[in-house]
Amino acid sequence: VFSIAIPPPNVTGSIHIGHMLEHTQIDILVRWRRMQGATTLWLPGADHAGIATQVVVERELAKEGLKRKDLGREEFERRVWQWKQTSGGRIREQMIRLGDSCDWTRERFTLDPPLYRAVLEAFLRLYGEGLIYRGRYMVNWCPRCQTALSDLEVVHQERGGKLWHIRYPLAQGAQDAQGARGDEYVVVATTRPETLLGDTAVAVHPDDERYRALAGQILRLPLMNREIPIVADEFVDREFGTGAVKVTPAHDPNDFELGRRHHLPEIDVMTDDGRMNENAGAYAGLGRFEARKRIVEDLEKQGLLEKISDHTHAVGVCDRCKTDVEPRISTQWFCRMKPLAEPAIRVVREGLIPVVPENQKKIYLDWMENIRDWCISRQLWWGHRIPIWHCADCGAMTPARDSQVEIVNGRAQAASPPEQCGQCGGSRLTQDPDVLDTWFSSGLWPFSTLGWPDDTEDLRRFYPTSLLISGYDILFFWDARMIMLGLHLTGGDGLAERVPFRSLYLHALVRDPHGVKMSKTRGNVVDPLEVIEKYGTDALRFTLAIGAAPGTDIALSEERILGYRAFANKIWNAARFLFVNLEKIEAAGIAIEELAGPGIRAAAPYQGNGELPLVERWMYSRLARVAGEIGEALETFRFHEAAHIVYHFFWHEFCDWYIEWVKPRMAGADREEEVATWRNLFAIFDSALRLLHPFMPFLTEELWHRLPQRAGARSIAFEPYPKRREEWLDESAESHVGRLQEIVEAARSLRAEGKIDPKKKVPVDFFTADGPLRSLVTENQDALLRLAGLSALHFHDGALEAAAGTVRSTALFDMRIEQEEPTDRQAEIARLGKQAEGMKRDIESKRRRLADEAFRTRAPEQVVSQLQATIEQREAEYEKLQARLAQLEQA
RNA sequence: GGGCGAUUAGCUCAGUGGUUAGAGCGCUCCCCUCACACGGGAGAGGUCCAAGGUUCAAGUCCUUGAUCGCCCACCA
Repeated sequence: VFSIAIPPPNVTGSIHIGHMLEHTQIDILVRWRRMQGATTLWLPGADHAGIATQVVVERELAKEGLKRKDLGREEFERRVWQWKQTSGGRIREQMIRLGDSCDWTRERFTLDPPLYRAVLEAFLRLYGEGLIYRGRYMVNWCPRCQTALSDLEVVHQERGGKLWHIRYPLAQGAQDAQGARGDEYVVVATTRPETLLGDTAVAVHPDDERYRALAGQILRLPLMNREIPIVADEFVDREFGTGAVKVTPAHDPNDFELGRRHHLPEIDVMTDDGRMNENAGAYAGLGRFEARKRIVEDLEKQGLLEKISDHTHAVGVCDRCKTDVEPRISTQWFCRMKPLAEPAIRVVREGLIPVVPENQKKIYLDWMENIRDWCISRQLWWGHRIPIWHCADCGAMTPARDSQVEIVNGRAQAASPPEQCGQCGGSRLTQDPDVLDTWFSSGLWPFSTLGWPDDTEDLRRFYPTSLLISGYDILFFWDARMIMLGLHLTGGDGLAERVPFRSLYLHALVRDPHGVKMSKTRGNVVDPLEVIEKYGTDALRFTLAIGAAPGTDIALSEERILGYRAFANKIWNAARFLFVNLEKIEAAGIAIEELAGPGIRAAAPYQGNGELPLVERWMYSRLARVAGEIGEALETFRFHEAAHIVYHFFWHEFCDWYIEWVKPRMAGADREEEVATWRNLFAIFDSALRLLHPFMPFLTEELWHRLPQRAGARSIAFEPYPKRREEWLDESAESHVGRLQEIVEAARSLRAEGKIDPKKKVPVDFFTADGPLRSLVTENQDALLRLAGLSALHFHDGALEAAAGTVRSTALFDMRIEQEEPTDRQAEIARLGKQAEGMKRDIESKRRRLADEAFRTRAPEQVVSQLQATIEQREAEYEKLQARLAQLEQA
């Protein structure tokens, strides 16, 4: 079984290039596993994406001049559903265009009734266990979205700001106890003067000499005329600012803690939408930034502004709408994290969930170990409503009786509200208005989609899922929460049975050609559908796959995609070549089934008369080896390596060498040899298509259907993936073909150097003392002459004789083309001289290493002997080079 | 303030201590040879950021530094 749950895209969004990368990788693995015979499940679906969606719809409404509150909750939700219908369908269409081979019968949406039920079940269980609680604490508040946010939804932006130094006068009667400076006021420094209105103390460090006399004294808060104490607290950093801090417990997380330690009043001076409220005195009604301005002006007028200095600091903004977040005291729902984190740390630390790339493991563990409680309530309308009822009489909270869900007006809601207050028995109950953080339901995704909390067949078969592939940017948001919630909620016996996925692969991000992050504001986003229109899905998939080295982001350029479109084209043309020639054979009375039928392909290889020819032995050996290498690469998520291997195999081995090599045997040879050649060609071609299929599903599917298939065969996607067949491995064939390739390349190189007319076939002299090489060449002379464009190859024993012509030498042989017109002698001398020089340096350094006693005794014997052999070989080459240079210089 | 990553050919990037460090694109030269010019063939191009160190052996491991990028973070 190989199962994978899709990282659900936001339902109101569309598939972007990052999804495309993710889907390509998932799909490659799913198709590959399927072809290996696994029962595969790639479960598709979408996320309701609470804030993100609500922000999008609110923007739409704004175009009509409407706010969500104008519509009311029900009508607003109806609008969002409308939106969801259209864009959800679009995502599905896009995924089909990408070739995603998911199981559409199991498509899920986080707001589907069964998934809402899972959310209720999870909430009620955690609530019952005391892991979910409600309380009044400092939270991150987005004044635009008007909801609380979790810590993760706040992103920090470095900003150059100001530090205002403000004088807080000592109250009457406190002036006797002046500080070391003898001032009548204490100066505090702040980046947010508007919070002054809610100050309820000033804090100093208990050991700070400057303020020792002042601790416990009273100050008069400027503008508000309120008396506030000076408290001593070790939290204060004596080095920063003036060493005295204004304390605003209702608008700063540190001040909140400090305030609770010192039992200070908490005065909230703002409204939900970020304006000053009635506690702000004269400033009530002003926006917070306007208030800041006015307050600074007023302080200045009153001579209370000592100075303004520049100060760079990180400002928290809402991840979704980029509005400055306001730390604020608010009654919210929280999920206790420490008990959930503990097993989640264990499964990763102990390798029960391996993390790739490995450095992400440390990042995960660091975060988990310092985890803080999770604010899970949102003051939104789009999401899963919290299944808790509040009693109007006594204020107590009563949960839903169970997690059942019913559908009312087409929407899911809790079916079992409490009948009466659990505390006082009252019946005036209202459901909590808040909804849950989107990531709460996402955290249940791997099992909620399979039917949890019911003990379904799907759940038993597919859970734990095999793998999670996600971007590293949502490691904390999503991956970590799935691990915590999966371990806590699902029912397996051990941790290994409860993990939501058995391994975690974090893919890179796609960037523009210059490595810059894509964003709408930069205008450098790439629309996958546009690229697909232009270059084809397969080309884009291949580009993404071959660029996807674990841990490195991908710079996506059109040129690159163009290159892989060329590859797709190459495959197409290779196929065309086979099929066009096949027609000729068919005309001669051989049926295609005889050459390319499924049974025929399966029984490969084929020998013609006698033994399997060398090049076929080589090709099958390469095929087996490459299949093995691709498998190993995919096992370890090295998509780039797998793609590179298959690319090289198809283009440079199958097309450039194999097809070219056997061309003459495809027609005109004797019948038996011809048939064998064709059968081998098709068998290899078919295997190559199967190797390529996970990467390029469309092209391979199309071509595969042009081969004869057994009755009922539906798709290449269900054919077996080629394996490393040990019986095909043939090292001697590989090294022999390697030798012949060297000779062909040497000859071609000679021709190019000698500027020989490409159409003209020329004879060469071939010098070698190596008997086996000579017979290898003799046995393969026809192919060799043809591939190298030679008319004849004349053997000579031993070393090259001094003679004119263009020469190419290796340790094993020398090759010479006779030339009437001598080549540019000076250029040749320069070229060879340079080559000789490099070679000399290399030989010297190797000799030195070999002479080193430490090396000879400590390095493995194999390395030593290998080095010795290399030196000998290189020396032989070097001598030849020198001899050749001498010849040239004499001439 | 903590942490992570990167720095290798003109560009974008691979490289799992051990031959002469690779790929794609780009570049140069030749070729429209009957599958493919989105092609074929032949080439040029690299002090692997710097300095130390470990090792018989370092692009690869360690330390320090430089530059760039990212993540996390309640110092006003």
